[in-house]
Amino acid sequence: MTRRTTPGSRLPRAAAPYARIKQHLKNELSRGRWPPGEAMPSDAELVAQFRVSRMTVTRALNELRAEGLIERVQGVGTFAAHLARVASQLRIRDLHEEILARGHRHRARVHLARAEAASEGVARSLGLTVGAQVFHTLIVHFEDDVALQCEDRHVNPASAPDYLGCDFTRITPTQYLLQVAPLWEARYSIEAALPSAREARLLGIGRGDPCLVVQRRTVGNGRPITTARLVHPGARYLLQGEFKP
Amino acid sequence: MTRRTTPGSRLPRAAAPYARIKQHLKNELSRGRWPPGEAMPSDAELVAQFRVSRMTVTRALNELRAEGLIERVQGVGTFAAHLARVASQLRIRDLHEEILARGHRHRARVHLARAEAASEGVARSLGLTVGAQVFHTLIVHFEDDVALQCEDRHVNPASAPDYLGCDFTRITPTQYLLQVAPLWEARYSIEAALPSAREARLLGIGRGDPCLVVQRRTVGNGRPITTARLVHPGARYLLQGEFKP
DNA sequence: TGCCCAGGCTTGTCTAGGCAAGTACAGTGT
DNA sequence: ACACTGTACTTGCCTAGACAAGCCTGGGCA
Repeated sequence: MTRRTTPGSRLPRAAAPYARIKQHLKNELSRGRWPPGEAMPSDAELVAQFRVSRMTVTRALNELRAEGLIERVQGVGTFAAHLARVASQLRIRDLHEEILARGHRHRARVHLARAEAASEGVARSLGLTVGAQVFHTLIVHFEDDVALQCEDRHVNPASAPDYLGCDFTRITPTQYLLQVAPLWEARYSIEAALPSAREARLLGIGRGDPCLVVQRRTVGNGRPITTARLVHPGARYLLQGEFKP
Repeated sequence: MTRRTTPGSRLPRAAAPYARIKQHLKNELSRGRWPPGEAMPSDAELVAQFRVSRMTVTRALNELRAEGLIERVQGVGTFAAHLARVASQLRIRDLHEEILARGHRHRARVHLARAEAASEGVARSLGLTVGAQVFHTLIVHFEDDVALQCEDRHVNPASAPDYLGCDFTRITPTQYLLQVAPLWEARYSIEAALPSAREARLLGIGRGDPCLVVQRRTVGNGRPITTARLVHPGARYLLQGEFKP
């Protein structure tokens, strides 16, 4: 069979068959045909219905599975997914980019940048021995002169030996570390808490003002890279995200 | 060319060629070959290197792109992605499942479940007119008798007419709504804030205790379904997530 | 009755080739 | 100096067919 092209027509563009199949199944799913767990048409049926080769159907279905909308079981069939499992994926943007995207100016003030001996907690989370050398920075980030984040970070010297040589008023530690050691795994936790006395002072808020605290630990190539405690004044900061299949 | 099978060998299983190509490129990327934005091998080069057909290479590369690790531009080439953009995905699990996963018991107390006239704010976020009927529930969720979440929810009657007929001590509103109206888009915001007087009383905490507040708005089939304000005591709740390419 | 096994279904993966469409660049003509 | 054109290279998408491997069921046998 040969490719069916739309000859002289000036239509925007015929959607690719695999995309049409995908969209069709998405529409039917959103209309509630095939409730979660129910069997959907097999590859062979879709091949017959859309008059395409099986590779094309396979591509559409594999992408839907990657998006979490369907499940496929070899030897059994294709099923509508239980959406609850996939219902929430939140994207956290880099603070620097976020400020720039709002059209504002980003400024950083470095309060601390030195090598220290690792305390027990730091040593454990970075996979070092207690007392080993570790880099420690404390930086406050401003959006148009409003303090937005207090970044308390420890870095494994083995992963970024030149970390302290950086000018953190020009590049954020996150950006630098991404260049030096490509990020390969990260764990987050987000909680609401009160700031420490020092954090309250650096951020210019009261000790009773609630803060959003993000703790992040990244590991690359099996070696811990950095841990960070990011404290944001609750009144000035909002994490936003969206989920769209 | 025919398929190369591993005949009688009892090895676990030979990895599929597309998976091997994917893994190889991931490894090289994590080692810092091809810094962000740099050109990577073309399809043709990978075909020659791995002795596979182009479809196989295409599949590997398309999946890497779907994961955000590479970028491809028609007519130009394949490039290592700027990882900062993808650096943070957070998954939020359903509270009920989360509690069960910890091996604890989930209990809900319904403080309010009735139809009301929509206030201005509620009407706007649900796409209704002011004064139109809207369902309102206020439920506190407990993990082994410890209050973990105060859920203040408004529901569009057009999306879930039988919402109030539900027994929310047996099924969470989220689960019910997912059954009735397949979730199709959601927006979140997360912030730290102080609880209202009523929320503090219901959760059994002080008015000065910081809380993690999640606001969620879901839309299905172009029609708003529900908005929810989820208040968690900061001392008892932690959002966790991880990112792994 | 209970067990085993052979079909017949499903999805998983691959091949070898093809045309379409976007880009970059060198060469040509004005 | 500038605009155009052809060519080579890239990714995007597709086909027709094949074999592999997992699952289920019904028929035959002990």
